Amino acid sequence: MKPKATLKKISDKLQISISTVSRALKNHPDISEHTKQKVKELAELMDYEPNNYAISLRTNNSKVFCIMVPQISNLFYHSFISAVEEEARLYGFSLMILQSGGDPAIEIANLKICRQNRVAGIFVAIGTATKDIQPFLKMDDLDVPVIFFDKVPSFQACNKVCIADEKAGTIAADVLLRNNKKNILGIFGDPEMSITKKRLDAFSQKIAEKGKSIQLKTKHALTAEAARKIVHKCLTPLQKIDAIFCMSDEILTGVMKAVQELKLKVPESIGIIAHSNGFIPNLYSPEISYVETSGHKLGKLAYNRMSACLSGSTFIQELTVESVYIEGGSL
Amino acid sequence: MKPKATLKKISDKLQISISTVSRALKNHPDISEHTKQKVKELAELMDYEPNNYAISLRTNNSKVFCIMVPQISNLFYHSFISAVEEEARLYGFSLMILQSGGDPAIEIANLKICRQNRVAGIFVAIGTATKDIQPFLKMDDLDVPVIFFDKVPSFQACNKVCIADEKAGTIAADVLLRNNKKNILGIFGDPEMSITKKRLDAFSQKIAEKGKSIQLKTKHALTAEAARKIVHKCLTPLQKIDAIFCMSDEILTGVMKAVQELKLKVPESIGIIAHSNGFIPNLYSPEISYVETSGHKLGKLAYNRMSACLSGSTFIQELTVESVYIEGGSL
DNA sequence: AACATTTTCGCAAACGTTTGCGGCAAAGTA
DNA sequence: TACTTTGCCGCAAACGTTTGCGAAAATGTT
Repeated sequence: MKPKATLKKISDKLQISISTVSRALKNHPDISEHTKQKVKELAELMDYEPNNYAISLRTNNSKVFCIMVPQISNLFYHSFISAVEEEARLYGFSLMILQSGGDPAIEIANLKICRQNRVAGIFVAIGTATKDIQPFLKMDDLDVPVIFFDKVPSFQACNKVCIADEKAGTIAADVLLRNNKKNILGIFGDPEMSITKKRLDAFSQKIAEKGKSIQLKTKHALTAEAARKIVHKCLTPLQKIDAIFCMSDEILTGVMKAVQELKLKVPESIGIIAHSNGFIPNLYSPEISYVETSGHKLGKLAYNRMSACLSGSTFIQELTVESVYIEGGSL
Repeated sequence: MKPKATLKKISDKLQISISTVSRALKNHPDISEHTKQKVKELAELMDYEPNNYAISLRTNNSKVFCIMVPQISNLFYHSFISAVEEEARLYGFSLMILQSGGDPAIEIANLKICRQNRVAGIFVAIGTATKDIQPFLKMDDLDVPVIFFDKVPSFQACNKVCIADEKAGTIAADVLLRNNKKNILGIFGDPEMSITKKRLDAFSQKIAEKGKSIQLKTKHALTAEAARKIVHKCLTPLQKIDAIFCMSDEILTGVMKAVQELKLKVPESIGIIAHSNGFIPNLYSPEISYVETSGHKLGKLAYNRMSACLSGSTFIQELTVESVYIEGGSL
């Protein structure tokens, strides 16, 4: 890009020094109001745009964050990204969004891109295959805060923001119980992810509290297609499943596909509840009841945490956002 | 970010000059193989990462593209973005994705962000409210190529890549005719957008070729909700609509919602066909037949065009990608 | 041996901006 | 009047990298 106006050009025209131009544009107290006004007017007239590369090189400080996700097509990430973008825009930051495809090798390559671009901080949802987060923790040594969100490392001490998984699990189970469901199929995500473990444990525990009168069968699905197959396999005349819990939007799409294929009536023949951001549940009639796991609040929280880290906060925090139940017509 | 290794540190350790280190890492022919090897080994040992800010400042050349879209939740953009990201990654470019919310004022602010970050080029899907594209064309004066895609300016001479709208419209109409649909409701997008005009004209013309035996009613919907209401209004016992064409995924979601609410059987009572990237049609059973308007090929094409512009090509091109019909079970 | 060419480096300037420090003039204080 | 403080600027260096040009040594040619 060929910039048209620089500090030097302004200083030449006004017969003042470059440093004065710089200070005037920054409202530095050492510069007189008269000089400030002249500088600002001319800068505006000349469409002066600061060169962020020069600024970042000089200040060793960039105004770019990276958001790294497995895939941008995951609906949960939309609201997260938009929330972070809103906040970032307020403070003059830009976002670089990098996809990893859930591949650890690409995550490493993405970290390299982050280092080369000297990003100020990284928000990352790791892939399910990511076991070693040392490369991420090393970014902290370079003073680049890393905030994990959604799929976060289970045991390592690191900055994390996530949905309150236990609560989300408990709410869903609670709703099913309140709707007198007796034979429940719970389809959860990747069993190795902490979000899955937490939600499953809370869900099962809540169901178990009701005693032997409630049957719960739990399965795991990593894709919509896997979830679809589980439904075909479990919903046989011998097994009177009366409700299905879907731990994610993706699982919900697979379940709903199977329900339609089996021509089951919702909620008459089968009840459905999901963890969702709301987009998919609203595609169906009656609308699917869901426990909202919106990324929006999470994005705001993650941004706050990032700001704290950039301001010098060095301690590790794991923050959570509560879920809320949104009633549709599927139970 | 606090970099650990710099050219200077390497040059200090090897007792050679900074410029030699730089040239060695770039395989400059003036540097001996012996020196190159020593430099590269030490650079790797020290985890040297070039500082892109310094490079961009010195070379007046950045390796960042901007993709500007109204909203990342639009499914069409996922494949477009992923395609551009794949190509960009191959050539060492990063992507900055900015949302405009379809607001022209935010588009202007985003262009400012692009200038401040000295982006190498911009891929932009403008919002429906954007009338004045002069601010975009001005980026060309700054040697920042702008490639319009999806929602593109109608009349201005500018670089555009889009789906072959006429062909997409014709294919959909052709499919409906081949399935002997006699009473068709066509729901199109914003009537002011060129993609809408082109698809509607081609669609209508194809239907009209069949003579008076085919009834076509066309409507416009800017949201899924508007599409839903149109279906409720048009599908009365007096109006024997036997097929609905949906010009986008968003319109399709509204139409399918209404179809479910009205408890219509697809395809027995009503046929459905849409322009789509495939995600939404696959959520239903039977799957919705669609004319694929995938952003993936478009992304590759857009990237090619961008490369040509960066290599010095100054003439204006409007490039198109053909659509393909994907049969589901909805007709 | 003298001159020309090639190889392989180093110096220094450039990019655009920020910022510490000092200089000078004006105003304030004893 | 002499000294101190304040206001308002400019100089110069810094950031990390690239690159033009020149210098010195080695090699080649007459």
